Amino acid sequence: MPKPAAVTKKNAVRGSRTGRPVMALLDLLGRRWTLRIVWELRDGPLTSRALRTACDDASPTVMQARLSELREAGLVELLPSDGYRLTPLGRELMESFLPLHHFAERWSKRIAS
Amino acid sequence: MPKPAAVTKKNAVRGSRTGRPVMALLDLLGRRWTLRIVWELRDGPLTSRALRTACDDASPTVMQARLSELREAGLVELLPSDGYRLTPLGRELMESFLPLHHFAERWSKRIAS
DNA sequence: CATGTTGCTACAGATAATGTAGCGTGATGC
DNA sequence: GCATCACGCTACATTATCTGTAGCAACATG
Repeated sequence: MPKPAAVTKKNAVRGSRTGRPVMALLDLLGRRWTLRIVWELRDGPLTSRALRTACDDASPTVMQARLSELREAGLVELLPSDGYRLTPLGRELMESFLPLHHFAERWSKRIAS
Repeated sequence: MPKPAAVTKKNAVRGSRTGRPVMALLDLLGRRWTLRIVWELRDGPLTSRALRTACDDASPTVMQARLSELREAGLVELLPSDGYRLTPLGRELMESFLPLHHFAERWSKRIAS
C-alpha cells in the first residue's frame, strides 16, 4: 500500500496528499462558498438558483464548481426534481458544524472591541 | 439601533452585513488558510515562519493577511517572543472544530468510490 | 409553440493567492 | 563593535480563482 488512498482522485482537494483526512476537509471547506452551501442546505433541498440566491448571489461559475466538488465528495446530491440536497454524510457534516454555529454566537458578542 | 454592530469594522468579513454571526464566521473560515492556521496552532504557539512551514509553505503575503484578520477577530494573538498563539476565544473555536475533525475520519472512509 | 424554470457553461474583467526577494528590528556570537 | 541569524512583515510581478453577464439545451406548463 503506497498510499492510504481514500481521498485521492483527479480533482482531489488540496492537502489530501498528506493522507490526513482533516487536511482534505480543511481544504475543501476552505474554498469560497463551500461551507455556506452546506449551511444553506440544512433545512432541505434547494434548486441551484435558489441556492445561488441564498448564497448572496454567488456567481454560477463557482457555484457549479463547488456543487461538483461537494457531489464528488459525497456530501451533496442532485435530485431529479427537487434540486440539491445534503446526503446523509453531508448531513453529518452539517451537524458537526453546529458547535461552530454556537461558537459564532458567543464570538459575535466579544468582537465589540 | 440600525445594526447589531458587533462584527462590523473596516475589514469586516463578508456576510457580516447580514447581522447573523454564523455568516461572518462562515466567511472568515471560508478564506484560504484560515481554518488551517487555527488548526496548526492547536498544540501551542508558533512563529510566523514555523506557521508558514506547517501550512504547506503558504505565501507570506496571504499568511500575514490571515493572521491580521484572525487577530482582529480576537482569535489569535502575537506574543512578544513566542510567535502566534490562539486566544481563549480562538481555543474555543478550535475545540468547536473538533467534531468536524472526527467527521473527517468517517468521511475519508466513505470517499473510496 | 410561446413562456418559464431547471442545471449548467462561456468569457471578459476584477480580485485574491503565489513565489521570490528583501526590509527593519532585536538577539546572539566573537 | 560587528557580522550573523531569525523574527514579523512588505513589495511586486506572475498565476490562479472568483465575479458578473449572457446564454445554451432540456423539460414543463399553458
